[in-house]
Amino acid sequence: MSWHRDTGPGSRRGYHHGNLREALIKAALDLISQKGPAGFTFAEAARAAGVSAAAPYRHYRDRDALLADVARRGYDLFEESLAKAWNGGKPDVHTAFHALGRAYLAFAKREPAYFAAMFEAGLAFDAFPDLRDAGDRAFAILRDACAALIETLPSERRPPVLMMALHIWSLSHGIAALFARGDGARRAIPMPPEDLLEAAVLVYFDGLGLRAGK
Amino acid sequence: MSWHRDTGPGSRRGYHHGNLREALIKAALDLISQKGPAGFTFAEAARAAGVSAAAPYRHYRDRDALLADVARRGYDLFEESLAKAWNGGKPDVHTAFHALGRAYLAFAKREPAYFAAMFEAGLAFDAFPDLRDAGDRAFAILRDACAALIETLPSERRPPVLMMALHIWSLSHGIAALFARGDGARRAIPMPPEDLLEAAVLVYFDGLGLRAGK
DNA sequence: TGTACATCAGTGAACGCGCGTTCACTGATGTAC
DNA sequence: TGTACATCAGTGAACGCGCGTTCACTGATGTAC
Repeated sequence: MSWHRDTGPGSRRGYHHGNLREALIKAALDLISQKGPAGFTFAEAARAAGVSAAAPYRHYRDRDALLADVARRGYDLFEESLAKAWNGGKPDVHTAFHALGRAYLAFAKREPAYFAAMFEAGLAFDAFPDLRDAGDRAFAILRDACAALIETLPSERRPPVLMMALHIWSLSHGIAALFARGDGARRAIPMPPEDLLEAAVLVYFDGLGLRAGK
Repeated sequence: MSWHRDTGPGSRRGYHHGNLREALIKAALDLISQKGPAGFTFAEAARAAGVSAAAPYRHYRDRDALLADVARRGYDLFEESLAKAWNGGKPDVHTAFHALGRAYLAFAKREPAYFAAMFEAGLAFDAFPDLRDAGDRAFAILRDACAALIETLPSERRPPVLMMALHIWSLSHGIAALFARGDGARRAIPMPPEDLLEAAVLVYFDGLGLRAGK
């Protein structure tokens, strides 16, 4: 039990919030979940955080800056999820690769608010360089995984790593955005999106001559 | 030259607009282009159409109804583009199929506002059944094209049509949404998205044993 | 250990603004006879 | 062909509301000595 800076529910907080940045992020995610990236306002986020409407200006220049920070953190979490699923290619590269694909879909399903902020909020990368960098780091996991798979091929039949990584990213992203997302824009299909992705990857691998060598 | 109901620029229009529905759609598209689906308001669309703020209520229940109508028309145009590219499988199914893929990307590039309204406006399909139907009609073009390709395979090696169509849709959509879109959210890659898609489709076809039989 | 001071991170009142929506109205159009 | 009338598709004024933003302020915290 803590005496100072009690942050539990129902606790008295003093004049200073103590963790307003995090509270704003959380509020933004809740609002995006409920109403999409369009339907969240600076003022409402402040209210949800239990703070005056002027307080967020101590932390963010404006609404878009907060939205971009949400997206950046989303990319960081995304990278973490992907890295954990890939797990350095263990126990073997094919198993790990399919886990990576499932992790992509699981993120879209589990975190539709982050997903929308990252991919559908219309944030221009040019205005938020951090965002592009964070996105690139997440993509790097996927690219490294492709590189590891490609290394199992004889050198004369190796496709370009970047091409393969972009193919897998596009495929995963398409399935995630259309069929796996955890919000009202999901389209219903008569099979689990995870199975759809796995089947597509297997066909694609066959096309590359990349069989799980069992 | 027409004397009545002159709709050309600079023409005098009377008390009645004559074509407000279309004008509102056009205004909405312009605003979505500039600021994304989030940044368009009923009032601003009315202003752009040169009409009082109350006028749109004669045609649409609210902002979302207008947005949904934009999306529906987008699906109709999309269907038309895809059907034209596929062209009934002429001159041959492989050529026509790649034209179909390019048409998907071309739509995302040429009509980012429609694309955003259709796929990223967060409209729930349950609230707008017309939208789902229009989307299904567009998808049907792609499914029929896949069916035609599958028929070129010996019957014992034919994949399920729906699965293949969903794979191709996901792949095309992923590339369109990430790399081919015509707005600020496009990610830069060192190759034309059309080439990326064509390469992916060829690998996928190889995986199915579907070679362009030349 | 205490005190003075700088800095930080909030408050709350105020403002202008544009949006969504309603309302009684009115000009334009179409149609019955 | 003309007239009366119903309907349609606009107007414009009005309203309440919440947002974004600024401002002088103040309570809390950290630190130098």
